[in-house]
Amino acid sequence: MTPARRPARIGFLLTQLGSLAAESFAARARELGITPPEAGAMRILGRGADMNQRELAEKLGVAQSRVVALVDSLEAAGLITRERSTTDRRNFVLHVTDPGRELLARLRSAAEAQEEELTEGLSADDRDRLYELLLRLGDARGLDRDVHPDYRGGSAHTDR
Amino acid sequence: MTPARRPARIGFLLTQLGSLAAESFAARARELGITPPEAGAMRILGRGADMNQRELAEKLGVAQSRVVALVDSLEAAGLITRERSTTDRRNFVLHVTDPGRELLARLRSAAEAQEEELTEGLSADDRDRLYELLLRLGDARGLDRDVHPDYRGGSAHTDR
DNA sequence: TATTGTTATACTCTATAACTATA
DNA sequence: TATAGTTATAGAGTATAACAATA
Repeated sequence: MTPARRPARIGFLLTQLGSLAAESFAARARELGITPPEAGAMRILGRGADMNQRELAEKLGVAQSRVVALVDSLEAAGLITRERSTTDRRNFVLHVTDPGRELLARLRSAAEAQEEELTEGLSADDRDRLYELLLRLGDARGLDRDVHPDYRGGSAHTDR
Repeated sequence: MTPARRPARIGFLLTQLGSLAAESFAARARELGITPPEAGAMRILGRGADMNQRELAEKLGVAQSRVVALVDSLEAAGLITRERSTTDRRNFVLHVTDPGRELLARLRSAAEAQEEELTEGLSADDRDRLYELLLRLGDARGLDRDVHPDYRGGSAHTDR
């Protein structure tokens, strides 16, 4: 005899809360003048290793052609530089500028503010517990990509 | 003096895991021949209260014009009927058919299979704890919509 | 006039494939 | 020939606004 069961809703809640989290982050990024995909590109470039556009495309998990527009606007905003490699003139070397580093710092602050807002109702212990559980879920999925892909989870679930 | 702090990553993890959950649900729904938005519409209609397209649009949080195509394909698939109201001939009354109910049952099974897969690495107690924490997060956000909206969380975060 | 549903149109995001320039 | 980057094109998904039928 099976015990009374909790409804299968973790997937649903993750989808819903993930949507909210992504939206709220997008709103904060917008205030800083950039889009979420641009923020993702900045963080990868901000790690320090200069890279070309093909490598960036690979890390972001998007098409190379997509990176062109992304890099165009980051360069126009003065957040990165794009210089021809001296050793292989087919490559552009992407490099974060000082204003770019300032933006990255503001993005980190935005993430902290979001975290605070998101977990407002939870105690410090609850937050730690939640963090740990989510981390285990992520690890089990091998979720270690630099930037998660877009998704179109849409009206996947209902009921509540 | 502030204690060593956990990185602000709950928002990031929710975004990433939410994306995975939405994707895996979409894949399962696809096997059943429907899209996530269609599944959302079916669940709302499946609650039993017959409604018209405007009401469905409101519950789904999408434009009325969007519902036209949605309802077109659900009707073509034989999952719902669409009959003119006898009292106000401007309205269509949407109603789930028997095959539609069968599909809903399969969707529920799919959600359970997904839940099992998603929480594979967690003990039953951990799953209950996670469920409870996510529920509190959702309640605090007033997240009680029938179907969550699409989102474009994109490359919002990176680092891990 | 107001409302339900429909169609026409446009916009956003992104990928695929053809193209240019270097190697 | 092969590769980095670019451009042209197309497709998905959705909203806004104009429109038709009914109230």
